[in-house]
Amino acid sequence: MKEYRSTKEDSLEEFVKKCKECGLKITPQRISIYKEVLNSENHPSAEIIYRRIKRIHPGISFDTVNRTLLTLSEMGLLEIVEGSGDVRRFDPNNKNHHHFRCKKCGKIVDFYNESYDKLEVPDYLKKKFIINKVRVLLEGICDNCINKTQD
Amino acid sequence: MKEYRSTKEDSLEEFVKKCKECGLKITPQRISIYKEVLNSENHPSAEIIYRRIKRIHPGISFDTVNRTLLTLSEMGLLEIVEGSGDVRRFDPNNKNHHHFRCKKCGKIVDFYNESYDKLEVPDYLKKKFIINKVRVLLEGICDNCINKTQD
DNA sequence: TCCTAAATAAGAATTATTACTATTTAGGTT
DNA sequence: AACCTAAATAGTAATAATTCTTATTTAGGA
Repeated sequence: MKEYRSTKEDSLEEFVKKCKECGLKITPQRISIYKEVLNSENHPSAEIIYRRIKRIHPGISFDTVNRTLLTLSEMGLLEIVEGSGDVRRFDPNNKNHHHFRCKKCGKIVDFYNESYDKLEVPDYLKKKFIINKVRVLLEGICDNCINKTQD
Repeated sequence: MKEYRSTKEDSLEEFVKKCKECGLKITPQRISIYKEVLNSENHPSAEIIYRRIKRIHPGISFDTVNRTLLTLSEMGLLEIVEGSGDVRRFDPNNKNHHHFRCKKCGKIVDFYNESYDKLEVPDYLKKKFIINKVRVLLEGICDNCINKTQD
């Protein structure tokens, strides 16, 4: 079986398809933003993406970037990271994964764990709510911050 | 075994003790804020707490409320809810629990699940990071929003 | 090619959060 | 009980983040 969204080409195809499904127009800005965020390793904020996109579209407005990112997340093409009241950050990782979050520096680290992936949702919750996502969130102090504290 | 922080009286005692441990002064404002947030059912923002506290301390500033809430969370007496780039919200629930979050309205619902409580953290993460908290985060649409959509 | 609703740019407005500073106060000391 | 001092607070001001407004442009269907 072909892996879901395995290459950038597949990715773009899928994007175009998804836009049409949703009745959204395919604009150069959207394509650039989509590609940029999908290639981001660490969970970028709208501001970060904005600065990168400006190199391609110098006249683009922050609002367009931000709005597009929100649109993409509504389309299910990326997710909003569960933060803690800091700036909103986006998660382009479409593989099933989980998060570690550093309390000190706010860094979010993706990790993979099969047993976490298999977690069952309690029946009474399934009945009451529509559940789209199950994610384990670890919180603590990252390696960098541990070392810093020792100084 | 006596349950940890089971009553309001215990709670206040513990608060005073904890403040002293941390070298923090016990002020009427702090006590009020602490009590207020601990009695909050649904995860309040600083703004919400501020409005409630004003009924007791009409002259209190927002900054004091916000700063105090952040202090309390640093002391480990409450937690910051993992949101999605919206306003910072606080979680006074000190029992081991997990969260469901509604994508539409942003509501956070606490729930309890023993098997989730027992989740093991992978060794390689334990070695690299200090892990303080393991929480399962479910995401989807809540009952209210499901009904609204049907209109 | 034309048309129209959707999308964008630009900047204003709003909202959330943090910083600054003069004043007050908790709590230790005498 | 009065005094002292560092910490905490009130009252803004400043900053940062996010959303809104409006005139203009454009994607994509007719």
